[in-house]
Amino acid sequence: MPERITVTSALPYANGPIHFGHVAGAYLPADIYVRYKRLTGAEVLFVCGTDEHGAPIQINAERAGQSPAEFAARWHEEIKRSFDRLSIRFDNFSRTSRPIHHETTLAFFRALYAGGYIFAKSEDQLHCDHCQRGLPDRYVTGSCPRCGYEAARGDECPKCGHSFEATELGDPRCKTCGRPASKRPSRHWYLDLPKLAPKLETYHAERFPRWRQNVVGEVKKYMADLRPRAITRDLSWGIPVPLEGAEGKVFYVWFDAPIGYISSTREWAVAQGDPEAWRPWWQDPQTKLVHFIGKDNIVFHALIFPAMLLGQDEPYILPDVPANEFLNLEGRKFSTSEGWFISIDEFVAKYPPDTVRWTLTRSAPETRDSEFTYRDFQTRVNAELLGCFGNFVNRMLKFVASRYDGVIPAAEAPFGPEEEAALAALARGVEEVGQALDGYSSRTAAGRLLEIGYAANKLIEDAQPFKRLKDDPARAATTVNVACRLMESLALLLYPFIPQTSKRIAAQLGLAVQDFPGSRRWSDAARPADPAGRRIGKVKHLFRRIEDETVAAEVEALRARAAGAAQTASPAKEAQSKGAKKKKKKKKKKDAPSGPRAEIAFEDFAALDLRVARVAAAESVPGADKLLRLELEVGEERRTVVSGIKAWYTPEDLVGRQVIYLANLAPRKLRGVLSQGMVLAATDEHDAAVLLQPEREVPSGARVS
RNA sequence: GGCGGCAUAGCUCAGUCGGUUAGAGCGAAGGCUUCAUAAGCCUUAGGUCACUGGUUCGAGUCCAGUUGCCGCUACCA
Repeated sequence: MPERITVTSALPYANGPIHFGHVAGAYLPADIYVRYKRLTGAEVLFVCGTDEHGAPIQINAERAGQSPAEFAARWHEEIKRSFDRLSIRFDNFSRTSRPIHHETTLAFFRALYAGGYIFAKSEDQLHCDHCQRGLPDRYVTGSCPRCGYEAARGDECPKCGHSFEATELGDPRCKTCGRPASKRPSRHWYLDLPKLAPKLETYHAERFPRWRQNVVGEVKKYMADLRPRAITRDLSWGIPVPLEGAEGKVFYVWFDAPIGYISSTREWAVAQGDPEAWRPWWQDPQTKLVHFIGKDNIVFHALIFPAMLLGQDEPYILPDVPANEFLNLEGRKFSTSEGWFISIDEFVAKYPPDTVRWTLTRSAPETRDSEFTYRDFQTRVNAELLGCFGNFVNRMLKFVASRYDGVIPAAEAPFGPEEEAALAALARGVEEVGQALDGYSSRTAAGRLLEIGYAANKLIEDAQPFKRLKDDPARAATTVNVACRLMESLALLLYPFIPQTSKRIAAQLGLAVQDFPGSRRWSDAARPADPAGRRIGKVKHLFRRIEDETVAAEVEALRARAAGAAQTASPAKEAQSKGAKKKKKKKKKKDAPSGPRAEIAFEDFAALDLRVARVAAAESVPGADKLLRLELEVGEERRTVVSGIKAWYTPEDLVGRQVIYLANLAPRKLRGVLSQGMVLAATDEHDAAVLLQPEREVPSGARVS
């Protein structure tokens, strides 16, 4: 019986486009694995879909004036198209907003509930009567229970660093409207992970030896302090919790998202005309289940979801979790908001998808974070795809076309040492590439593949058919014949990685493309058939060179786009990303005031138009955690400035006070609000922003120099 | 703050159970070749294995600490 494997890739969140990092970490490795396994004769089902629930989608949809469903639908289509363009082919690509997913999730929940793995607990939660909603930690401010600092956040105090529950805050206020928040009991449901711990331990003990370091480490850490985890939240967009007293509550997205793999499989089964056909893919103990994900998702896939599966009353199989690290872009993290990203659509319009697939595979972040650079892309295309594979195919086929009238010659002489060496390298390569892929390392596999290419080029180099053509035509024909065998094997082996190119090689070799790879098996590649007498197809270059100027232009374009986004007000900017915040946090510990900067000329300083301004109005920017929108009165003028100081200042604190304002900074949109300059602030020993103000009142608009 | 992962040549990365002289590709330097898209093949140079200490006959590898990068720790997904 053929091996049966269920493969999933992390469900992309339908809140924006996917980028190269996602592709390299979760989708491409899975697609390669699936194609490879099919070639080995395994039955494989590859499912995915968009994750469409949760607050971010609800909020962004509101901002876009759409319903969450409409909003998510747009991104679902967009994401689907991106996959399509990269030749990433799922057997089914579903949506968590579909009824079949809701049904599946409810059934899953009921089984857990009936099994006693779910319990309810009431806890006080802060509520804003004015905004009429419950307040998550970061929407609350109040005084620190330890040091009394007045502008403490909902989870910790920026002044003394103490962390606590939001309900411990003194005088809690809603950050959005500034009004006092009240305590209300709120009931939530929890997944009883400790109860499932023994089963989890058995599962982990069996898998750990084969799993990657990063996965084992994460899981061990989490298991050491296993606690029940809330699976519900107060929100309207999501799957309603089907219990008495759970009105207005939905499942927290992490609960329903992984179930999406199962509902996507069920959807596939329905489309096959057999609604029960999903079961073998999830419940047959002989089936292998593999989740391809990024490192941010390890605990959910290697621990929480398995716990949910173990808590079912049906015999679910448990997954392998090859988690990848993250891919960076030209030395920085991908960031859509900072303009630091590559649009997949644009990229694929310029460069063939196979070049992307190859580059991302060769630089895949399997054991540590890795990087995509245009320079690296150029090398992979010019030196590897073109120089190694493309050159071999082209030089040999052109040779066949010009010297053998387009018909592959028979091996008229016995194989010499060169031919034997090449075939041995091929056999070894087939073995090694397969092993690497079985171990979920497409990156290593691609490296081995390249070695087969080197061996192929070396065959021609060593056996020199173009010279022997005159003095030893029989041997020349043998070399060409063997080279063509290698080429067909190479086409087959390349199929999982660069399927379009694989088919083009097959076509040029004179094989029927519709039937490639057809019924060929991976193992066939080790002993290729004799192609003697076959007429080859039209010979064309497989790849186009990428010139230095192109690389320079691409990098330039990327920097230019990011440059507009980069120059923000310093407090606002540093508060923008979690990463930046952490970085700053650590820096601060070492050398509190950052080191001196390079000397500048007086003119450089004079270029700054610094003014005293009065805050006329202040309000928080909707949907932003850290931003306040300030109306500044600068002499006669009014200016709008967005500043990332919400964690430390409430709107009431600010109105009426004077600040120092940098007036001629290029305007920049933050969270949809145009910020015309920045207000200056110092950073205190607790990393909190402290606004600067004149030592005594001066007329607003006064110059600062 | 707590925790996990990572740090090896100019660049991108291999390095098994601790074992001789730490490997590959790109880039650089030199050579060969002209069938092939300035593609191919050969050769050479290039390393204080982040740092400090420890265990050991022996450490890139094991242990502790330090530094840096990334991630997790939320009603963030």
